[in-house]
Amino acid sequence: MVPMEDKNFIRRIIEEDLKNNKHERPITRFPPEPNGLLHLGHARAIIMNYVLAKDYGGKFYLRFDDTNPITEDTLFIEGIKRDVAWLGCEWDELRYASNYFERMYELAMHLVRQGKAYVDDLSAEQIREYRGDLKTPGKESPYRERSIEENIDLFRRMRAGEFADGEKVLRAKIDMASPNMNLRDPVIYRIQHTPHHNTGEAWCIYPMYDFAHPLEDAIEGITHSLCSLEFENHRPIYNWFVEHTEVENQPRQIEFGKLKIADQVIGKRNIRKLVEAGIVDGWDDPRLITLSGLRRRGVPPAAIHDFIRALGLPKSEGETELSMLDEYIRDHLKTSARRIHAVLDPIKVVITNYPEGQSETLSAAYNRENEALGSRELTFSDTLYIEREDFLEEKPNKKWKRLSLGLEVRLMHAYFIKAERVEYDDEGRVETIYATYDPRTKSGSGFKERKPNGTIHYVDARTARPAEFRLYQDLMLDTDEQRPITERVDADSKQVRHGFIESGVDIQERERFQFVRHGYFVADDDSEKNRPVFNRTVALKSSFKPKK
RNA sequence: UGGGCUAUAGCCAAGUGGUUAAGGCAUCGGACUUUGACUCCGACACCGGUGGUUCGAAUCCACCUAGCCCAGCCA
Repeated sequence: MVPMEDKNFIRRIIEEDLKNNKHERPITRFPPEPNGLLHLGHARAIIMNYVLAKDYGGKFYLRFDDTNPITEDTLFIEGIKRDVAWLGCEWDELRYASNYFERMYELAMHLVRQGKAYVDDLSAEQIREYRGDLKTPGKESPYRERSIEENIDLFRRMRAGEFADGEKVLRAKIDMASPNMNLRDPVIYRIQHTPHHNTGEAWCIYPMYDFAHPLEDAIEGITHSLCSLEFENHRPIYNWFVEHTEVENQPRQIEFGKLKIADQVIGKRNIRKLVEAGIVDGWDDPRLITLSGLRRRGVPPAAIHDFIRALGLPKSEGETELSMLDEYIRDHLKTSARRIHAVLDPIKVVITNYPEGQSETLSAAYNRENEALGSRELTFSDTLYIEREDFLEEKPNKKWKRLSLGLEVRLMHAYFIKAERVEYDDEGRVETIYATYDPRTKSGSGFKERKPNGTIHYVDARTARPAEFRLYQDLMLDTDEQRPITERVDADSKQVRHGFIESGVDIQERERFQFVRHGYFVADDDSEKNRPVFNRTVALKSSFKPKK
């Protein structure tokens, strides 16, 4: 699975612009509002902005669009920075829209002086009524024709804090009859006596998105301002402000389709409900596709890059299945992760013909596909653990490639063993399997006289390390948006197993492993010295279809 | 007839008048296998519909259908 070069229409636009010397190099930006956490959907905007700039020798900025003090929080700023950095999209500059408040005010005043903006005394409700609706044109505000002098004076006094919240707004004078609702004299400044995380008490008026965004882009010299499709209707205003404020740079807004992932909980409100209901373990729960959740799940950022690039940058909006990401994750971990033995649900095996109390070590490569990862010593003794699901007293069908009574399997990297009899516990469950091993079948010996009924993995019970395994399944049960989120979710989507991993493997912080025959796992921060905890990142693919 | 946009397989997506209509995911076969993994081989599209232009249309035109976005002093 080789990720192809992404072809997309924006790439073509940039190449065209460079060819025509419209720009020396592209400058792009990712402009989040610090009012929430980032999820996989944002990864498209982050990575594409980054890649498109970097591929053409340009620059990429991270800019916080912090123009609304009542919804924003510095906590999110740190979270967003961490997530963008985790994706490896190193920003050339970190910017804040709020650093341009003074300049924006001047530009608004410029509009006022040109007679292109006016102070409106209408209430919010009145403005809504005057705006008309989708099919009827709006009416002009009675304050629309105030003199320029009066507007200048009023706007100054708005800034000076002479008015209460909502008492007045500054509006662009465009066209109340426009079929594009956004052009019906959009509000560009509102009064908000709220301290700002960055500017503190310096301002009581704050610019609106439609006004602020194009100017932020222009001030920073952004060449290609990428945003999602819902802003297509805003492009005319974007251009209107760029033109009429007469800013030096003329950024170009280009819209692309948002990345949506099928069957995932993504809304802030919904996630909060699940967190509060205790169904998930926080915003970084591995079942969530928040970037922090993906990180905790062990997803390599490079896999997200490949996934995003493979999807390209379309103008259509669909829902991508997460299985596609899973495949990129496996692809990255396939050769990079050490592959070791873990038994998640152990059952004891006693080797009756192995010298009691004795043990031996067997050398095993960490990853046959990547010798650079080296090898380790596995121990073998008369008492082992194998996976409970790898044993069935009677072979159920001829496809069964695991252990059964009277059958012989290979223990990976060790010997063939043959199950002879079992002992049950009080509940009738198999407690111990008694087996014999054949010393001639030692791994690497080239023994060919018999074919085992499959290969399974094991750990040596005498040396195995206890470990906790957290297995995650799809959180979402159904996508009926009418029903409350807490009912649409699988409360059992997280399963915790207590088992063992082989001894002697040094586990680095957040290291990713392949647990042979199970899948890819990452060491969780909850790990303790004597009890590592692993999250399953993604299971191995399997063509095994149990039939009943 | 408010305006803007989108439509290629179960999912994503190339394709910009001449191709057997890329590729990935998923699925289904098969080979190989000390991971039922990996790898390898094979299968899998009447391009939303209908007409038209053209020697030739997924690509151009017309009409139609379906879906998305817009009536925050949110972004």
